[in-house]
Amino acid sequence: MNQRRADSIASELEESILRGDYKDGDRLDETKLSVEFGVSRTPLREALQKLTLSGLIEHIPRRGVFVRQPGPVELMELFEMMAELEASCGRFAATRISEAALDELREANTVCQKAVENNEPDEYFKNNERFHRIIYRESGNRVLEQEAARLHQRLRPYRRVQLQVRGRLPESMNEHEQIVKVLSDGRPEQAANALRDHVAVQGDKFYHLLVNLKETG
Amino acid sequence: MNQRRADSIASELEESILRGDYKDGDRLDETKLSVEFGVSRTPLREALQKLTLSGLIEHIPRRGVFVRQPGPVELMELFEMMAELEASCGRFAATRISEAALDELREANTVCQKAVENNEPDEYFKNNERFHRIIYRESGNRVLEQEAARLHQRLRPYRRVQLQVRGRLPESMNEHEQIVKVLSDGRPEQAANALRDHVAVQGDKFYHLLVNLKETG
DNA sequence: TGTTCATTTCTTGTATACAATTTCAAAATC
DNA sequence: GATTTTGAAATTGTATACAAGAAATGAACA
Repeated sequence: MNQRRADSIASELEESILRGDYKDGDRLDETKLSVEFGVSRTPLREALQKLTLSGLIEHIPRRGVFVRQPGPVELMELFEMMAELEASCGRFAATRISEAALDELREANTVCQKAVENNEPDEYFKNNERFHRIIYRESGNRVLEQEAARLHQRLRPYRRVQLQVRGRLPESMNEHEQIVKVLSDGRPEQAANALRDHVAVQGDKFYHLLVNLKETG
Repeated sequence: MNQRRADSIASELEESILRGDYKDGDRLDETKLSVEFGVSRTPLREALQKLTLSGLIEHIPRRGVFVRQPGPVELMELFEMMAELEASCGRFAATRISEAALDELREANTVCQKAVENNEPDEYFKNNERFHRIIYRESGNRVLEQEAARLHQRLRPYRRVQLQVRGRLPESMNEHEQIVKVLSDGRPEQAANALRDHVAVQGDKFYHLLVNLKETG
């Protein structure tokens, strides 16, 4: 890992944290990291600041930075907020979405469906993300779009776990199709509700997985 | 302006930008600012980074940082998103709010009402903010609360303008009372709609002011 | 043995020095 | 006269040096 610039350091660290390389409360040593990345402390500190703002680490003055892995409560809150943001995107998209975008959604669903049949989780995951990003975009509100995308990104590792819930994928596909339907019918309230439920279910499934994990592990 | 630390520099600059001291596209000179604040470039750059993350300035590599004052379109988008966030807070608060918090809301409204009668815009403004912050808090979702508060803060200067719209204050007070009512009745959908409309109106009023300003100015 | 205080070490925060890139302007070329 | 080229000045990005504050170690004392 030699001679990366400040920006790429930030995203590399972000990946690393999201991947789970660090535990909650772990301290990130500026000096250590700077030699690991082969840069001085200055650009490294800038990278850490970026991560602070995205909530992945906590900075305590004169003490250092500590990784903040969200606990069950915060995770549920994150999913809950994601559900609300998606609902808002859906509400706007219902009246603003273009025909071309509707076709894009349908195509993403088709690819997803095939991925389910062929048992290709990566392909499914990728096009599932694509599906949701299209809706964010078609909200016609750049600010909302960006915020939704940011949270979407933050929840990515946890969404992934959900793929392992038996029977969830076909169910999820049905929901997607229902979402496209109400969007193409131009019904804001239904679109909002469909998307809210769709994401909320993800949160619930994840929560149950968490609980089971704790009980059995 | 002597010897402030990095954190306070950030908030001071933030205030300054929100106050309108800089125009859209203005470049912020690191060296100049560092002597103004009486610090070296290192902490000043950290301050600028923070502002970048909150969207107030844009950082172009090797070119510098530039102030990003939102234009009419982005402002409408910001208000639109604020309306959605408040609606979400209201939806959750309707089922989660405590009796004590309801009393707090009523009290904030009482003070607001008095402020309207005595023509004290500052007092009105302060307690209006208090009203909304209580609702954020009572959403029972810390993540949502923080995000709402952040956007609320960002829109503060524009909300202020709205005070000058004739007849808006009494109208706004009525809406507040209606909001408390549906919250205390525990009706999520109504609470969401009431809050969404309440904020959306603010956006509309502001937009009309903007248009008038451009036509007459 | 346990507690408190002082000293040392380590880490973060800030200043300064240097390197790399861009911008601006003037000179050269067509 | 317009356009390209080249070089100087200015500005950002990075490294290093220094200052200030926290943690840790150990000695003195109860």
